[in-house]
Amino acid sequence: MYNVHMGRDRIFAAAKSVLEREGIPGLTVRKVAQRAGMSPMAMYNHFADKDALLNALMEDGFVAWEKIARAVRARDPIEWLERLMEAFLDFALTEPHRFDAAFFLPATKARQYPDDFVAGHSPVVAMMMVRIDQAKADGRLGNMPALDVALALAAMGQGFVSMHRAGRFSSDKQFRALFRNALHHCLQSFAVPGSPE
Amino acid sequence: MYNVHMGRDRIFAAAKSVLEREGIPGLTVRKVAQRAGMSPMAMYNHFADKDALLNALMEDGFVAWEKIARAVRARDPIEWLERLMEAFLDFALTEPHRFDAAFFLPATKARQYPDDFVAGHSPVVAMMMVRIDQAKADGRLGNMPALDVALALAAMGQGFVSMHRAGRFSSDKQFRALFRNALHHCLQSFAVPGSPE
DNA sequence: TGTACATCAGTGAACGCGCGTTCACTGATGTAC
DNA sequence: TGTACATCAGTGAACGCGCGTTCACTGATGTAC
Repeated sequence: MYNVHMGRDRIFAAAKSVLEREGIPGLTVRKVAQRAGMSPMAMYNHFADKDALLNALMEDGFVAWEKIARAVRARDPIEWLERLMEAFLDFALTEPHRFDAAFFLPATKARQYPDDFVAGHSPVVAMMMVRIDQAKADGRLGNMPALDVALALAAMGQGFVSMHRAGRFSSDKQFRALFRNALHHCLQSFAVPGSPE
Repeated sequence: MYNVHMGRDRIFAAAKSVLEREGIPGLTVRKVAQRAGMSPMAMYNHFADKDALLNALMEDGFVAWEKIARAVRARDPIEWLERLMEAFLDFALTEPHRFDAAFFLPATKARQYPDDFVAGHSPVVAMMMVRIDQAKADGRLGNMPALDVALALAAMGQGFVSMHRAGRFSSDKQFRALFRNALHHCLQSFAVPGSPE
């Protein structure tokens, strides 16, 4: 047994596990404690209250997403963006509750449009903007501000995921195809009308 | 006083009122009863349980949305689609909780892609497809299936709304502008590359 | 027309549950002198 | 080196709350004969 988790780490690991199994509504102090093999009160030695624990989970989700985004590789900027959205979809489907913690939780410190993004407080959006600016410099995207393009892509991705969550797609395969196709076309549509193909 | 509400109507009206004020998490059997001026048990004479009440609220939200969509007027199909999305945004901002009931509630009988939509079970999506097909016939939209275009637009709209809900926009005015712009460009992007402008 | 009965919207009290959190405590570990 | 004390992760019991729902009931209304 490599149970090196002590105290806070052990509780946080238990929280992630409960979150992954039961989602945000199922995440209770008592369940986390039980999974950590401790009394419910143990949490309070490491987190101010349940909300602090939720915030930590949200942060963890963000970090995971950022790491995924950093691992996306593609020389071509447009292709990079498409692969990023693909990774976004993978994240949503393979770690749904972690994804929810990052993207749907009532965010105490949510980045706000436009200031926080312009200031680069959202690393992934910043990465997107680099590629979008690059594509614009190459004459492959129109005159819409890079931030607006990035958010539009993110919105479409998030929208598809929330439709999927609401049970609108019976087949994941069809869903993936639709998602990819829509985002591909959407990226095309930000191109300058009449721009070089 | 024109308090013609009796029984079921009175309870349902109370439920809509509680929903509008406090959202889905705040909607409890006791609060609905209190607002209706009845005992908590009165509800059970008209709804099997709380879930039945929630389903009725969801249905009510759908009907409201359908009515809004039917009222959208524009001869040009592309313009009709843009106005519809504008109406969608208005609905989300002015009746946020009713909107949530319609679009974010765990839907027992959610329409599923693609069969239910193809069969016309979603009236609004059907209306969208008519315009999309019309635009395609006019050579103004590319070869993407009409249903896929409709869902992509819906996804982007829903995505923007859920970002707004998460507190990502400090100014409603900026949000509206971004929303409108993104959807406009997105519609453009479904056009055939090289199609007549 | 009167009477017996079914129906049905409503009530009040209570149940059982899970929740986040408080309180007062224990016992091990580290540290100052 | 020994002793006193602070620190701190942990415990167990309990509190107070709001929840959906059950139960047994009441009283008005309609209906059959």
